[in-house]
Amino acid sequence: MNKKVRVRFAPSPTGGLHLGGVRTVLYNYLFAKKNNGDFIVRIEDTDQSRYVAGAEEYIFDCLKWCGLEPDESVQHGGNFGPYRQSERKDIYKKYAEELIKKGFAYYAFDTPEELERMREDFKSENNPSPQYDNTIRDKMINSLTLSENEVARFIGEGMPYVIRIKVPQNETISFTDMIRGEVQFDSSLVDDKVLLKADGMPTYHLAVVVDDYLMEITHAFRGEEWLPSAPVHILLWKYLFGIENMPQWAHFPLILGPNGKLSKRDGSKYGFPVFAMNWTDPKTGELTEGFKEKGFIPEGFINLLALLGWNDGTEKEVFSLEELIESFSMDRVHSGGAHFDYDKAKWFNHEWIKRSKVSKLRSAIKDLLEKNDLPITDTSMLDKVIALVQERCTLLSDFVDQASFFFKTPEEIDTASIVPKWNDQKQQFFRELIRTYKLTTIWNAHETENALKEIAAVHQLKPGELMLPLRIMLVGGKFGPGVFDIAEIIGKEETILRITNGLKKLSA
RNA sequence: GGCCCGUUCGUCUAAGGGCUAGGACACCACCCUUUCACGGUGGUGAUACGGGUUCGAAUCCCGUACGGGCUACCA
Repeated sequence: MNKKVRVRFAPSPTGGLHLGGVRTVLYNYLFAKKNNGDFIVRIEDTDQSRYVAGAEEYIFDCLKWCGLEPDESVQHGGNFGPYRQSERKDIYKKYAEELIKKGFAYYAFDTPEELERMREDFKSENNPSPQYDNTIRDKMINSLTLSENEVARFIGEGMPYVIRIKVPQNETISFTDMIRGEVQFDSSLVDDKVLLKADGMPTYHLAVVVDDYLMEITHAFRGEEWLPSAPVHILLWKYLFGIENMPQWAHFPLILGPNGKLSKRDGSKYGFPVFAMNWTDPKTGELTEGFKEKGFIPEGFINLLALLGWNDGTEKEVFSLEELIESFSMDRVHSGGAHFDYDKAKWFNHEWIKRSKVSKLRSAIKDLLEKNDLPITDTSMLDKVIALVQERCTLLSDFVDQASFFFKTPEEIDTASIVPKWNDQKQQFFRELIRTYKLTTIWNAHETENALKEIAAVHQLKPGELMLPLRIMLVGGKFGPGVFDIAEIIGKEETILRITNGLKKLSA
């Protein structure tokens, strides 16, 4: 009874990894770790027509960036492989045929054109999308309507066929969802889903049940969009492996965009990412920006996803991955869909940038600055800069504006903000400030500030009138941390140079 | 159309029958700050509607409305 907890994330490698996908990974991961279980990633690539080069590797890159490493997968190995369904093709056919022998499935020879015609013929106002179900199947070409000889002959002649589940009539199919409680379906309304396609590959419905069984999955979590096909899967469990062996299910609510279902389009439309990392469609070359490249850090990204549909019942909102593992429980996952709020997402990221150790941020920021033509040679200076400005950076990209001027003398400065109150007296003051700074031997924020105040007093100027000009000379604009902290970090020579430059620009 | 899921401030949510419906984001005001942020204080703002059950309902039940998902040889 005390089986080891095993959960799986089963993505189809067809493109970018969506917000909702990462949250599904996260909840799987948290549940597994909370219960000392294993987290498995299984690649569901049974639709060969949807193969996209690089998509599988991309998914693993995203998981790695998020810090959600699987225990078993194509890349991580394990004793339940292969972990790619296309490599398990032979396994599924056996089970499909077992179902036929038991009378729970049948061969169907209808061509795509015939199916299309069926949908046209039976279409009505009351039933705009007819299904291949118990009311239709005896009007179609399948092993229920054909004689045994005909079936054997068709197969012998190599006629393409699929295997469909034969869904019973008038049964109530129900299960207990860990989030929603009891959910019921009327079997008469469930259609005869294809289990094995004409190319010999299973559909999701067969593969998920077979693999969850063979991989000893104990808890199966997926998005709410799968709820309507649950009765098919329950039937399959009953027919193949016994309902008592079925994993416990939970269907996560959907993540919605500002107007309904969140789509890739919403990203470009509303200016926020939808994918975890940059994704370039290999066919069209179209790039879709990811949270990573937008400037999110993994801690922030994970935190915002975790709280989109779950909370621990207290007012705590900022959680590390370790804290999430500790606090997570499936019954506190919401049943209603959640709208994604980019402002709140940024707030989470800001919280994590603020509280991150400099050493954690260093490498990403160094890369970023260097991409912006700012070679960093002095890492200890970079560390000081990061510590000084991190609280005013919401996204990693904010470090470009907040940190650049430490490493590069401003070329343009906001003289317009100085000029209106500029006069000869102030000019004289700054000349003397330069002379004094040149003679200063101990260079730190305290000393430079004192020097300024003393000289200001001599010139009968208020320090307040001088701070803004000095800031603009050093920084270029009206932003950044304390001016004297900046002076201390950029050093004596550079400070004097920038004041000198500033005076030149003001007298020009 | 049918089936399924859902519905508390604009958004994410707390409150598992008892009451000033709490917090966070965003927004506004003030304080702090010799810039910008951080931080602090306060404010605007919600139980979709209608019936029940109950001494008492955001909470339980029914209906309506609204939103979402599914309805492929895609996952």
